[in-house]
Amino acid sequence: MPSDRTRALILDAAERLYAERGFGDVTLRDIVASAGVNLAAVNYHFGSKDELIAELFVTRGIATNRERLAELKAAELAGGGRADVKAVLRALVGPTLRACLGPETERSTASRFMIRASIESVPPIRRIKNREVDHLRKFAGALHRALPDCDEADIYWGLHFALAMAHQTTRDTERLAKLSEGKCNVDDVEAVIDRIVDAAAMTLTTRTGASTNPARNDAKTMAARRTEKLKG
Amino acid sequence: MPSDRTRALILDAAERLYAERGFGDVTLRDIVASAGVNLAAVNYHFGSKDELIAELFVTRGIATNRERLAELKAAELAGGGRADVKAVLRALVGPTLRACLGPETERSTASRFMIRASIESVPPIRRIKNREVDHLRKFAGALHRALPDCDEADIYWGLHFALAMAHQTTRDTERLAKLSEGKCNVDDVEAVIDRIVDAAAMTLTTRTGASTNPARNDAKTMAARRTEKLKG
DNA sequence: CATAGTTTCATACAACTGTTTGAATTGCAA
DNA sequence: TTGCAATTCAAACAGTTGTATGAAACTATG
Repeated sequence: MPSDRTRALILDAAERLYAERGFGDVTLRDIVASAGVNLAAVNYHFGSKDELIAELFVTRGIATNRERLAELKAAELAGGGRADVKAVLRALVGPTLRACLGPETERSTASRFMIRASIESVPPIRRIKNREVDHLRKFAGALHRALPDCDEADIYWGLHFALAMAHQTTRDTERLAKLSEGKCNVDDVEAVIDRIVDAAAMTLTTRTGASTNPARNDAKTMAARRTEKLKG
Repeated sequence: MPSDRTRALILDAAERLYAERGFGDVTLRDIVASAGVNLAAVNYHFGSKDELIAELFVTRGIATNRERLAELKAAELAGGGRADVKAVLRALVGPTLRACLGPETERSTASRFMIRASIESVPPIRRIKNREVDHLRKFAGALHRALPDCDEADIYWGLHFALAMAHQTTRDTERLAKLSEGKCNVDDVEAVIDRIVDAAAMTLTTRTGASTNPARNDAKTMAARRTEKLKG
């Protein structure tokens, strides 16, 4: 009967430190010091540093995915089996944004850890990450049901853009705040979610012909083209 | 008269290795081996590893910014002193996307290095990065001139989203390709640029009331809210 | 050629990394 | 209690890191 106390202490400390400082700057000695356990405990309980990181990533990843899927299911239920575009996108980006933005005190360490994990591509995580696409495919399916006439590639692009905006917003709040001198309020999380959902939904619902290159031969673009040639 | 040859060899090798593998995985010994110079040369020519990275980042950053500004200037010239929204956005995201995507052989090491630098936040770079906002402010200004009636915060959000989509697209081509099973073609760079520019322009030009939270109390959202409460 | 300054080089250094070891301690069943 | 396994611990290990040293090689000037 293994006593999981030390194990849990290590997991908690590791998650917190990684979330705060990133993988590159945190050593096993930092973790065990913060957890108040012996250095050898990590290798005893997890085998190696990489296995510790992997366990952390798997556990927290499953939790995040469950949240997103629950929100998707709820939206589909409320819509009689079919959720509309914005509801799907909201289920996709909402949980992470809510956990990473908002009042400092309420931010979940788990989500900030996941953001770190998706930024810094450390080997043990890279190996696991491939499963993510299976999870995203469910949202692609839901979007396809909401937009039966939409081109499949456009749906993936919309998904990609939604994640891109959400991701960048969680990890680069600072630049946006500095650039806008505080005019962009990131504390109203639901408003931020609305912005991102609306923007992504627009790329999906508005026919602009972007996928077939419409307005790329106007004067301005050609001028830009010429400029671009110069640098080569 | 200092011979800059060794210096240049080091810079080139470092840029290439950092672009390929990231900062965490590249040691000074990797760099000097790849450059074919002695280990001590780095400290002799640059003082320290951090100063080498900083020099690389400053040099390449200036180059990228110059490209973007040239494209912006050209667009403004062609528009009689005022570039339209899409032209501004294209000047912002075009250079980086063209350099990072497209045929493997043409991708510039410099741009991939800059992407790395913006992903992995290593101390010497973090210190310099603040200057970036001054550069972005010029594009915010151009957008403001193109959209005099647009809310200032909306402009910053649009800029933020454009950079987010461009950034994520350059660094996570793999997931998009895997998710879409090749249906999203990233090789047609200009088409990708169009997509991103169109999407970002839409958030700027389409009045949706997103900034004031319109449709957040419909049935679906409330259901999602309930779900979200459960996790707490 | 000689000499002074610059640049290269092999080598050593100290600090830090993840991991291992073997003894000490603990918890619990017989 | 005794005995045994699970767990903790201090210490050491082997490897890697960035940096420093002092001698050697080079370059150009007088």
